[in-house]
Amino acid sequence: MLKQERQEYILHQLNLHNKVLCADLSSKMGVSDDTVRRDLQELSQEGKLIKVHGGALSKSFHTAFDREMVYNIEHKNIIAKKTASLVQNGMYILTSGGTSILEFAKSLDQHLNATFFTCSLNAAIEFAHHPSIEVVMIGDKIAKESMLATGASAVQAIESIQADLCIMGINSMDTQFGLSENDWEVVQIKKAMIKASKKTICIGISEKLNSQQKIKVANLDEIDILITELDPNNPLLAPYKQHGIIIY
Amino acid sequence: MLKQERQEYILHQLNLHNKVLCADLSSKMGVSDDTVRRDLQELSQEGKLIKVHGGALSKSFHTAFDREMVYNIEHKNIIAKKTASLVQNGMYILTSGGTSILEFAKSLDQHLNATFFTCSLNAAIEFAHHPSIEVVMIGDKIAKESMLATGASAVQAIESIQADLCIMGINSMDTQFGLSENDWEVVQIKKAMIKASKKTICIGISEKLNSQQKIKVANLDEIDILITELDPNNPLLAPYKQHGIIIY
DNA sequence: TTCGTATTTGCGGTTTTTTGCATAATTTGT
DNA sequence: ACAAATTATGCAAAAAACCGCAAATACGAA
Repeated sequence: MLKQERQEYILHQLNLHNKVLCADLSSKMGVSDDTVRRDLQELSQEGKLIKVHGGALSKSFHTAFDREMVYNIEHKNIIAKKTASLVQNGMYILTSGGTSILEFAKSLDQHLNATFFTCSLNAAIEFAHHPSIEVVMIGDKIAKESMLATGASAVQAIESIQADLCIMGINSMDTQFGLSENDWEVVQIKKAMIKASKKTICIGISEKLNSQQKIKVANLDEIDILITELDPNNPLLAPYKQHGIIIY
Repeated sequence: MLKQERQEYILHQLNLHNKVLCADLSSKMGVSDDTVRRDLQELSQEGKLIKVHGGALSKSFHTAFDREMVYNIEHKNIIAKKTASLVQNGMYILTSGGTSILEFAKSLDQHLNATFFTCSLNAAIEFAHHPSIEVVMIGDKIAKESMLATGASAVQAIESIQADLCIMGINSMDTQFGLSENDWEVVQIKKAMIKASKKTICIGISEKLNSQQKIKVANLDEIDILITELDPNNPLLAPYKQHGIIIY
């Protein structure tokens, strides 16, 4: 077994199990413990894993989240405020989940009098913290990665609503494919939400723009408003403006 | 299990329960008490937890030191463990909300394979943290005080379920009036849940016993099992035993 | 090809780390 | 203050890491 082969195998195992043991690896790959150790050492120096006594741990689990999170929070705050300015008393609003939506929920006026429908557990909790907001949770089987209720029953429930606004977190968006996602169940929910609303607002940090994922949620012409942390005149947003989307 | 793995597990448990016991950890992780102690010592030196006789406390929790809180949490932990022992793989379980239920959710075995239905946003989130548990959120209008979905649609959804178990947090219970609550909407939900389950388990700290509130949820004969922090032979529980309720 | 060089790998011996156990000391609840 | 539980300490065995070296292998140039 070649060195590169071994190292790829190690990283693969690490992705699968978040942990590898020296002894396991050496017997599986038919090389000595020393060789495995040397491989781990190299990979560790390249920052691809965390070497510990007896094996190695996946890096993603321990570090990944915090730093990037904090960085983006400022952007999400800008987005939240812009979005909140579009909401008016008495509105019926459908929302998806995601961190942008959560920030939006937090920054809503305490005296706002609106009704929010959502499939997201976390979003429902945030909305419910506001004294005068009415919250309707749309229930169904919970998708663990997104903490979203998904399934036929949820789609049906959404179909029975006629909302003024749909506020949707962006995962990926570009001018060709439109709005896209990777999770089939979530896509069904989002499609239903857009259909059930008079206007659709997409919100998300600009990083999400000009990228696409596997499954289409909506064409650009189904989207009315796009909100990012950028200034509306930023050239990055121009192509979307040309598709008739209003930028805030 | 690797050292770092253990330590991450300990911190994780600490986030969940705000408290860990040496003995618990050593048996869960399959190592000796000494090893756990050494881990705790290291983590304590790194300032990641507060080591105390018998285990360790979460650092955040120690700052907000509320005597009564701590007592109740311990009681709820006892209740949670007793309750968890009644849950078996493959079961369909309806649960209400409340802090007792949340503690119960946290203390479930990571490998448990069951389906939980709940109207409580917080409970749904806790259940969803377990990798092999399936969670179905029953949606409807959210009652803010309890973070519970209530309403006709939720009741209907519950009526379409035939569950093995209903695990219900107690608000008030006495031998005359049975199980009672103050919120009409919540009562409707609880009644529906009891009706939709083969067995009903009531859980709560003993303070809730021998008190009553305005609206009846169920008579004692509709309740199969009662779980409190007390020993099953405690005289306080005798009258309930006489009504044919099994005490754990 | 063939040679020389550089890299990689395995092995023996040594050192370090980790872990569990026995025993003594300490803490806790009653 | 006493019994039970928890912790500290020293120690020993096992596992893992380290070190140096030599054999094996790869690679490029003559």
